[in-house]
Amino acid sequence: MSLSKLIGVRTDEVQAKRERRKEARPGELLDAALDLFVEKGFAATRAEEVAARAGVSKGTLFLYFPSKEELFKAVVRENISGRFKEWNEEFQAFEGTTAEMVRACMTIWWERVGATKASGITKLIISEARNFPDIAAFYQQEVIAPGQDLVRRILKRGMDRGEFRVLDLDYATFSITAPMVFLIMMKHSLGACIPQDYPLDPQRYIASQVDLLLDGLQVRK
Amino acid sequence: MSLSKLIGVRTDEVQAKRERRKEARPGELLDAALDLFVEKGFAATRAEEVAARAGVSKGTLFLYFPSKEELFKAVVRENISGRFKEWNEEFQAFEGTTAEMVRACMTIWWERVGATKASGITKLIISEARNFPDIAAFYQQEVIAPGQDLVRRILKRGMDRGEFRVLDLDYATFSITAPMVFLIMMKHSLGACIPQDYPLDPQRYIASQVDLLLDGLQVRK
Amino acid sequence: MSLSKLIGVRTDEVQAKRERRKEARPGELLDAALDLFVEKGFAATRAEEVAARAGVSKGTLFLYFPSKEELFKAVVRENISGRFKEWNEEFQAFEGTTAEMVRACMTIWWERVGATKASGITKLIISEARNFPDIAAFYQQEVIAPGQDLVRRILKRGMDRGEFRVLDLDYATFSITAPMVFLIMMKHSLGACIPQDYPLDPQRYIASQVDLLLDGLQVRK
Amino acid sequence: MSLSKLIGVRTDEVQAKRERRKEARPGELLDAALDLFVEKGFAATRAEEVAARAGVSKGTLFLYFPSKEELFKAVVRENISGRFKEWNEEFQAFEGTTAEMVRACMTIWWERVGATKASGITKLIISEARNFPDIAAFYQQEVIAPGQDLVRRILKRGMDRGEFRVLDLDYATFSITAPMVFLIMMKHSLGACIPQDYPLDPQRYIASQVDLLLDGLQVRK
DNA sequence: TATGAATGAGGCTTCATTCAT
DNA sequence: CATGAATGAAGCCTCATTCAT
Repeated sequence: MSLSKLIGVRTDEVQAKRERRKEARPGELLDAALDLFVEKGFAATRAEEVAARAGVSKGTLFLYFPSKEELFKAVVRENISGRFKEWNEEFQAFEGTTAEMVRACMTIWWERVGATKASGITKLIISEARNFPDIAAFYQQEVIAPGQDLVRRILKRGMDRGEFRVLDLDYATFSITAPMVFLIMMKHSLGACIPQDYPLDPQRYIASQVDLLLDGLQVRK
Repeated sequence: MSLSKLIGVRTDEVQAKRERRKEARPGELLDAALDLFVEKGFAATRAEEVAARAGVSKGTLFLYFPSKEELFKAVVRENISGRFKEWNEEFQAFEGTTAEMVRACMTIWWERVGATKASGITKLIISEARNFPDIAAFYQQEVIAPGQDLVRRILKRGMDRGEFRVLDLDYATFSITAPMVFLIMMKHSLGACIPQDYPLDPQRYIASQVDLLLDGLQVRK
Repeated sequence: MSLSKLIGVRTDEVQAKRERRKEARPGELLDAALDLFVEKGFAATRAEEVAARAGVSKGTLFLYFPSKEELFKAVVRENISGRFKEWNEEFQAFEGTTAEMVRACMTIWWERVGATKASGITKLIISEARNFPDIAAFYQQEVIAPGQDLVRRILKRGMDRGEFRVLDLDYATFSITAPMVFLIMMKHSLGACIPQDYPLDPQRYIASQVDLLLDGLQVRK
Repeated sequence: MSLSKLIGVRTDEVQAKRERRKEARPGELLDAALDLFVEKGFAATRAEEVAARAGVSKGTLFLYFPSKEELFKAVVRENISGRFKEWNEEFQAFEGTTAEMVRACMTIWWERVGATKASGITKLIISEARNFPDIAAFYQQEVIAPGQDLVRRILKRGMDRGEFRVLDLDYATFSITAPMVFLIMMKHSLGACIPQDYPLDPQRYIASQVDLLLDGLQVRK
């Protein structure tokens, strides 16, 4: 193997690495920022700390995001993947009972969103909404509304198939979304800072919620 | 007998008046601070703004509270009412069905807490918990645990009286508390900054929650 | 004399001093800023340095001027006293020949403006005009145009009285203003940093300018 | 004979081409830098902008100039033409009256310097002199002094030939140079940023200046 | 007790300069 | 030679806190 080839390979590798880093930079910064914003809130998170956690210097952060606020917005956008279409299709193809769908919906949501770092976004937005009304509106349109729609469609299926009672769909959806949002909020607030005093097992929590949601508190006569 | 007491009536009156003013000041400051902390979060709230809203000068704020952090803690302490004993008694004396109790519990809670400014405390603590772990622990002990207990007792009554099914009491309580916390969070975040995009009528919300909670989604066979 | 009187006096004095300082603050800051802006330009002048020269801390500067740019604008406004009206009246009442008026105009201008710190403003604006177009426009309207008008009126008087030749008034005014502006520019640039290499005696300079301006270079036949 | 010379023609050619490019780069950078320094001043001009305007990357700028300050000095050095010897000769050979010489002097100066980009140097140096005293001294020696000398020689010719009055030569020179410097300053400051408010036709300006300079304001008896 | 002027540590952001490729 | 990603010192500005009155 020729020297040039060797040099070439080395250069290629290093260059690749460099380019990978360059490409990866924004992602690394967004990851670090998500962690810190969720942990401390927007104002209490220092730009330098985000940079440090991403392994770069203060200046580099501003090479990719023109301001801390833009970084915040990018973090939100980055973590709001419109996976609702995909989920819609999954549920469209679902063959079981609607009760099973509801259980699946909440369980899968926990696995794919609730348990992941992305769930921090919800906590973040609810906490900071009033300081970032445009972000809040954006989130409402991109996440909440589609989420409500998806849930609404499930409930409607239940009604249409005679499985569920006649429901006030506009508000019944909250019976599914509220427990999930609550779980996330707790996970990222009390659950994160005083776990010993606030034990909350997600699986058991969701099981209990689904169970009561489907059959209610009262005994069936 | 204290020295001040010995000095006589006139002094007492003056002192009383002085103390009344002195006592009033912190209250006005705490009110103003609660509003602003709820609205903007701890970090984004400026001490000067709190003072201005309370109608005093910046210096006066620090006369009553040695630091912004102490002000925050005082706000929380002041607004955490231990009204659970009183409520306990109310529910102890309750004569109707447990289903009625659940409905009453959530309705009354909304009237007495959810709809008032005090509800901001919950939002505040959940948002800032990780920056104030001791506050979080304090709140857990003073509010959350007693609240869960109260709810738990209601659910247990239902079980004991054969009205409710056999429940996992540790988690079933969340089916009552989670919807209430969710409502508060929304009221103070999205509901406050984008009301047009996020319509949420508390009465209808609670009605729907109670209804589903008691009877479940599924039709009764 | 009673103690309270003594205390009163002392308090009065200190208070007076304090208030004098409070009132004087902006003036002291503007003075310091004028010096530094003239000496180093806008960008190279550090806010902290201005504060230090005025004997206050960095923060105090921003108590009186919301930004460095506003400080700059205030410096300009502060030093542009519209003394043109007063001068106009002086010249209206002038009884001598118009040649004497021209000489008086330039001499008095030097004494009242050119020789003072205020002349630095002209240097400042000409140097920074392109970075502050609004300031430039403001200065044009407030200072330059009225100045040209005043000079124009003098020249017209000379023409009307048959003392001066027929002149292109729009441009002849520059024969009076240009030498003055030049003198200021030099005083605050080369004259300030290399005085030994650039000796320029203002009196002799003005005398020479007036002399030539009135009679021209060429011998009279 | 140098090594490069010994290597042969081909190398020479390549080297020449390389050097031509190498030589050209700094020129483009200096041009861009002159424009920007004149327009915004030294401090407000960003290295990256200079590079961008010259069509190279930021790094390349620092390949040719070790620092922004050195770039500034190079800009000045590059644009200070010592064309006075040449002009001296032109004027030595001049055959007309000295009045014609004065007119020619100012007209030609405008064409060859005032109207060109090179005039920016004067504005630049006067604006930045106090931040670059060595540059100021350099400019004084290389440009101002020779310029004054040239003008002085013209005036002396007028005196010697009995065309001009007896003059204070040290200061009479300013009657020629001041209007030119003034014109340049205005062109690059107010004239550049508020042209609509500050109309100044160079030709007419110079004509007026020369006219008055030669014959004075006053009517000849 | 109340004021509000003053402080200065600390955070965001810019940009000249470096250096690996 | 040329690039442009990365750096970090330095500057503007904010705001909790102090203190003389």
